[in-house]
Amino acid sequence: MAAVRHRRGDVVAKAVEVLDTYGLADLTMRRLASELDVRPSALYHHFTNKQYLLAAVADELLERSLKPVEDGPWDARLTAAATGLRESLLAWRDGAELVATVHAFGLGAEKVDDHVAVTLEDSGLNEALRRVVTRTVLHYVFGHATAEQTHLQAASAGALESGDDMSWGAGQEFTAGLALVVDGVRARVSTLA
Amino acid sequence: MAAVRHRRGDVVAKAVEVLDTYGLADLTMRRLASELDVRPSALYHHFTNKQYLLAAVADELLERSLKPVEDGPWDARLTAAATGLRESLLAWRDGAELVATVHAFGLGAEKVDDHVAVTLEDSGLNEALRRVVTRTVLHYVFGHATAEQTHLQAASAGALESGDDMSWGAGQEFTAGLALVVDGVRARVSTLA
DNA sequence: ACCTGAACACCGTTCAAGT
DNA sequence: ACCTGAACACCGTTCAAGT
Repeated sequence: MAAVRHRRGDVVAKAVEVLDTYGLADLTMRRLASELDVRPSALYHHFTNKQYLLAAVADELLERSLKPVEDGPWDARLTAAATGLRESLLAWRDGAELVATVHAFGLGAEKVDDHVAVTLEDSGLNEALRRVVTRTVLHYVFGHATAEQTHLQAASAGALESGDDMSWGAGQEFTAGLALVVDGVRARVSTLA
Repeated sequence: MAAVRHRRGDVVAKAVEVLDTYGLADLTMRRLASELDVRPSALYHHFTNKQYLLAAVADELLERSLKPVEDGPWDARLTAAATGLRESLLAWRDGAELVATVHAFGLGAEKVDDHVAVTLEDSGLNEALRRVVTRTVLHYVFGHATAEQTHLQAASAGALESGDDMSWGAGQEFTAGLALVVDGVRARVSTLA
């Protein structure tokens, strides 16, 4: 049969397409292979296993959608970093779950750490504290976005019980919780002044 | 063959055992069935699908390990609730991931909301804010515990690169990040006085 | 460098039928 | 009430071999 012949980048691009169209559960090696008109085993020429493929997909999503944070005071930048990351994750079907998993596994998505960490550079906090803040914010963003996206998909498929949707809207909920964390950071920064 | 005949509770108990011994990836319907000396299809008499089984397992874990928070000022209680939840999740193999997933899907683990929420009852915060705080703390605990547990299993299996382990220890990291959030809450409570 | 063919060892779920 | 038997439609991964 006509050997289609792809490069690693083609495979990642198609994987992003499959993810965004059909969801993470349908992003299987076999499904991806068939979309590329190739046998499943061919994928193992490009990636040692599925985890590495997913890591590459997560990195690609972030590369495409995560914008650098603009200048300003540290608290505005920290808030913008968290908000921008959330929007970036929500921009892709199952983006939050994918990036959070890859990040937790330590195979990719390392750029999100920097994305948040750089906003604290002129906060006056020491490095250990900056790391704690960075991780706390990341856990919050990942947790909130994953729950939001999971909840949405659970509602769209299957029984969508209204009344369970927060009267606020998830965006305002997110902002309010984030402000809580930023205030906690501010309490530490102000003791340095 | 000798029909073994189990009740729903037996199935859940065995599932907890399989989870804690072999991990979430090995908690399959087929594996569980074989441990119970039963055909896979028999499980569908007790649970409509795997999601519901997992929800029951998550509830069972929490039932067995999550202790109520002792009396005291609201901030000490909030801290204790979060710390107790973290310890409860870490007490079981893949406990954090399982409970977080079930919770996000809304099929179980609802008791964790109350576990945290009750500590805020005499904080003076209004209900909307108490909900924000509760969710923020839950996201933080789930995120931190899942990352910690995933990282541990990634390190135990496969390449364990040292130097990547935080110089603090995960417990102190957790405590420091939690204090951040609690300080953020305190900033709101103090404006009420 | 990239792919096929064929296999291995698995999954979740359904459903008619048995006791 | 609880289980079997048999099937359906899938998984990830390996590996020798082809071009």
